[in-house]
Amino acid sequence: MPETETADRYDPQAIERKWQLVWEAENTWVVANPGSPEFDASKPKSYVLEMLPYPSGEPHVGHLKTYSVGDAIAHFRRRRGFSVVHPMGYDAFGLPAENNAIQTGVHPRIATEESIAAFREQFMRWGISIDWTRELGTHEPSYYRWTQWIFLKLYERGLAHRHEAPVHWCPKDQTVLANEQVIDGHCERCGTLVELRQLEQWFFRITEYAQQLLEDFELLESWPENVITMQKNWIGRSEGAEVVFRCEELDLDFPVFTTRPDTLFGATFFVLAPEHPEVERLAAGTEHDRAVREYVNEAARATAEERAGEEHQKTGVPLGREVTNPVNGERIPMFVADYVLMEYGTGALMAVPAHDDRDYEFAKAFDLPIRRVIEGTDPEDETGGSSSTERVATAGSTLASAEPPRIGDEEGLPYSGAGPLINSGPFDGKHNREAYAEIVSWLESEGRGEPAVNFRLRDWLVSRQRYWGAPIPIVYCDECGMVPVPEDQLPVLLPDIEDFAPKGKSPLAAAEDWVRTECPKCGGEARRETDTMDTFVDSSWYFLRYLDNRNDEAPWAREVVDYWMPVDQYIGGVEHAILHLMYARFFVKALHDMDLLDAREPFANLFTQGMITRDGAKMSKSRGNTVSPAEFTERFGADSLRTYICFMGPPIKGGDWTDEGVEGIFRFLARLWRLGREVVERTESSATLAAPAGEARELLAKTHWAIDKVTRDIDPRFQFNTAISAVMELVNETYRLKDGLYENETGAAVVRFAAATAASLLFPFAPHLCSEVYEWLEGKRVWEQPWPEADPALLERDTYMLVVQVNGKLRDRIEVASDTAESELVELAKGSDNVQRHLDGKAIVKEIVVPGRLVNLVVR
RNA sequence: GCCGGGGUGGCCAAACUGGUCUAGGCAGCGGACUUAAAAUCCGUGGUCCCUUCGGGGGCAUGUGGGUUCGAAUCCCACCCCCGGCACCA
Repeated sequence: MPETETADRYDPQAIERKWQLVWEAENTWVVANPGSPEFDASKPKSYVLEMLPYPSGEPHVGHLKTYSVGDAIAHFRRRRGFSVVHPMGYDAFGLPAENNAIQTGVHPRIATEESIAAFREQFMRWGISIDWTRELGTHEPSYYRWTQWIFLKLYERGLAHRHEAPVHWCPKDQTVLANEQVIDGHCERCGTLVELRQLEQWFFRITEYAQQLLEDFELLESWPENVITMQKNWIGRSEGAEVVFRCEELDLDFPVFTTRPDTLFGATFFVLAPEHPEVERLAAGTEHDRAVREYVNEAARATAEERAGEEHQKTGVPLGREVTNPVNGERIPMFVADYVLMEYGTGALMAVPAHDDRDYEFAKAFDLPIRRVIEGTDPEDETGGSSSTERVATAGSTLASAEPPRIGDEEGLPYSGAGPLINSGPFDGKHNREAYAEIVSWLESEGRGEPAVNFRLRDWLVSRQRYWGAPIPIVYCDECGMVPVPEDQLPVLLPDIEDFAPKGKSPLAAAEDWVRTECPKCGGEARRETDTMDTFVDSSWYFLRYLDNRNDEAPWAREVVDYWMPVDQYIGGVEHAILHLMYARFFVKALHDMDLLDAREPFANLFTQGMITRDGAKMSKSRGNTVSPAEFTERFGADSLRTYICFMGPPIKGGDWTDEGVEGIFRFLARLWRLGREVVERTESSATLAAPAGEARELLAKTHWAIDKVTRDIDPRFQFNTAISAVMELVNETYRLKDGLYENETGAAVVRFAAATAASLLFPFAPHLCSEVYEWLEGKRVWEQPWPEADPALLERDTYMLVVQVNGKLRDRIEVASDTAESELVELAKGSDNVQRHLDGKAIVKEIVVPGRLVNLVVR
């Protein structure tokens, strides 16, 4: 046997190497798919998955946390009788590798594959229980072939389409970005201020699924509430009506979306976004023509930031035209103003200054009429037209404040509450909630409007003018137009090029030989699409490919995917709450609707971990406060590192890294190691656990307490920190009692059982050391043993500490038998000297007895 | 501004359904072992006051109120920190 048998101190490097070799040689974590001869149908399945890493340099502490948490769950589930699939791969396409290539001239594939090797090496070194036969990289042709295949399926279904639209352009990265990748007007990756450009691009119609993406939260088992809320807000569903205002002079109809059709009679002006396509035509030939042009140009130049600036100063110019309000035939003036967004609704709105803050501000600034159409003073009275998202937002804030807020003036305007209508013709006197429906059906019957739902969600822009991504499998032919690449010609391989620098178009455009191709339809000359796909496309289906990664007939076998999906536990950072998680949900829904899989949601349970900081700040190279997991693994071993990460605090929260903390865990693991050594020497493995009493029973009870505590803390709660604390308590208790127990056979057996159980319970966090210690004590492989079960009889205590309070203050503690009757508890409480002192001369007015806990005597 | 999550010893934190506030760890302090140190093992850890040294009492979970026999936990108001969204009609 290896040298670890004779080592005189805990040597993590030797132990970890030993067990990693065992797992590798025996393919311990490999699981077979249904249909294969090794498939084990006797166990229930569990798909445990951590978000796949983007390989850049070496793994950092965030990765260590994700995989430590995920691996603990995977180990725990295996030992609870599940057949666990736990794969790993790399999200290998992407900008950092490409930017590096621009600087160094080294092909991104080289740097990426070096990094993948470093990641793999570290994951092995951490001893994560991965089924490596399922490994994949999204940059491999055998993977992106199927990314392209899915693109074509979406295209066939009309879910991928190309059209011109104003899109976000990052001038630094020289590519377009999806809405989700723009944070406060800045590029998510590099932080550069983005620009708007009018371009023809590929989009996925995620908006088709907006409603389902909202409704299907119901299908999930357990997702963090905040992630669901973030997605709901992002999707931003609003209910209301579309109402058509008509410009008679130019014979133009202007539909608007409103959530408040009940306030239609209060519309006193009409506003278009500066980008609205009709603006130029409207102003042409009027005295305002020039001013409008200037304003529009100014707005185009201004950044999103400037437009939404804190001052909220309302600006705009009149158009010199009027539209007719369909409900009362009134002609109201038109304006252009940048507080109206082209991206939302129709890019035009009816302004109701009396009942909308923004319209009110604008009206004040331009001295426009303000007409109140709803009476009332209670701002909290819910209006009939509030959207579902607004309801989410205001729930819980139903305090009845005495004074309505007076943002505007003495009349309490703008007023956003409910009440009876006034100045509303035939609807006067009706409550606005009632009028809402009537006005909408009236509009409908007149053909001037209809009920409508609006979403904030935009279609997903997937084209990127970059090299290092999956080519979009489309060909342009002068004769046939846009032609999808036939399935049997996939993958469209990424050609090798020399110059990766973006020039406003994809670097692929320079690969002339590659671009020039044959039209699959007519055989004539054609050109390839030179844009590549957003890397979020790659990561939207990788969890399906893991399940059948070697299939070269299809992206996956239906039987296999339907067996394993959905992912039972998904683990990753909360920073993916919107982007990745929503895109993956969309993909699974679209694939489901194409009858390619059963699942409707990819991830049944989601766990989002908090971020680890150091010195209270986010780790970054520029700050110089990064932690190198590789370095700490060298110093303390993977077990210490992984256990420390899980012990810092609840994994859902962040935590501040300290080197001393890792050392503390290392000391604890060494303590368990020494306990194991000592117990092996001092006890016989054959000893039986026969009816222990006294301290032996005490230790046995503590052991069962720890089993119970660790079990409950791991699974439903993800409270790994308290689970580990419980094992520490067990180890401490064993140290305290062991010397008195070695003497007799039963005592020795209990000590041995306690030590083995500590190793067994800590195994999900420190798998190598625990395999070692458990093998010494039990001669078995701990991962093959079922998770221990607590004996309920041993969880019951014979006696407990009765707390005695007088007027709710602690006055004594008395050890009593667990089955003591209530009346006797009171007598015992009254018998306490210290209690007597506090009762002194006073009358007991009440006796509160909580059996198993306390007695409280209320005196006066 | 809105939404979500937080605020407990010197620090990370525990406290499940309202029932002993501070489990476990880090740092500190004391002791044992040692020529000494490291390592290890044991002990001690909110604060103030009284003590015949056995102990006893007051105050303590961001602040101020409330409900309750009893509140870190429930309710109300406020302060601070973190994350997200933000002219969405």
